Amino acid sequence: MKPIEEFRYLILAVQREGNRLLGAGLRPLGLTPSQAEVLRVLHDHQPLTLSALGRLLVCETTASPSRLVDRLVAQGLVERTTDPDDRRFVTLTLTAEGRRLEREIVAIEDQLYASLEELIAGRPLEEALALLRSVANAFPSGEALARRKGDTSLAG
Amino acid sequence: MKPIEEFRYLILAVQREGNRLLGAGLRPLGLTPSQAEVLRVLHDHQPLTLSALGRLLVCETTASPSRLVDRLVAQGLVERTTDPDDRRFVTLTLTAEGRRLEREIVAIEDQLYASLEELIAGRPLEEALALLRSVANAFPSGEALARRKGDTSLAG
DNA sequence: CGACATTAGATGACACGACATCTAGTCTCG
DNA sequence: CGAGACTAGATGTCGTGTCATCTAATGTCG
Repeated sequence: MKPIEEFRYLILAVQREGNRLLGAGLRPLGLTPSQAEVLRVLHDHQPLTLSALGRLLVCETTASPSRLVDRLVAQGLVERTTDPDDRRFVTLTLTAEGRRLEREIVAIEDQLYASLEELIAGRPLEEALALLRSVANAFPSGEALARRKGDTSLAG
Repeated sequence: MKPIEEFRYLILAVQREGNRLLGAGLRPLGLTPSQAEVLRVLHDHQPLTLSALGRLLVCETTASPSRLVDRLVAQGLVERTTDPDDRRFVTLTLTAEGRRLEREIVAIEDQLYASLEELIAGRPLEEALALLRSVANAFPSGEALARRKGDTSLAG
């Protein structure tokens, strides 16, 4: 097996298993990993339109995340209002309950990160990050991540 | 953003975009990346039962890949026969058409790998592989990959 | 032999993720 | 103003991926 082939399957395996772990952690909240990402991004960047949200998400690279947001609205975590100035646009903000769950998500993610760091066990992370960045930045979802890293002006 | 958090999202971004690229390459064959993985594994390890196949797949970690195989059977690429000695077991083998498509898949994957290597642009891969392995090997799908790497006895 | 556990696989339900298409609001320009 | 282009978002479809449950075949043990 070629190294680059092993690379592809390792990426797949790590993504899958990490997602399963996170999904298990989030289940008590009634949230999926994708929904949690939306709440995190909204917390740091709200208010956002649907397409602006899409540009900041790593999941859901192509279309606008209408249906992902649908379920959060149905659960009362996100408020969706039509922009009165241009009624094509939708404005998304967290509800009080959404803000509350966002804080719980942070705690659950931190547990996942602790588990991951234990598995990595002191191996240097920076080289791997540089390599992954060089691949990811060639694509929209990688750019989304770079955008989120760079802009913390509305965070906290 | 913590390094380990960036790590998680980079993994997600790379996996997604890689999958999209591969999906686009496979579309002319009428196959998805998961279906292609099944054909590759069957080519190297057939005959396999459904659960033995599942243990070698990186995609589909939990249950047995019944429905994934269903579509390949429907497309005439895989033959599914009931084991006469123990009728709970199903034996999977490639059809002639399945073997033909498997060779095309290899060519398409090689194109993907060439693109990836171009993006990586000479960065050392081995450290990243070691780090990813240390995470993946803690999980079933990582073990599946290790199993496939180690056992090439039936390959070629 | 017969009740019961065990096992392989199938199936139902639900949420994505990707692609394509559709709808509706706005803009452009005659 | 009005036809057509453009844009944001919604929606239909399909194939996963995960969890839970179900069915059917086999093994176990009285």
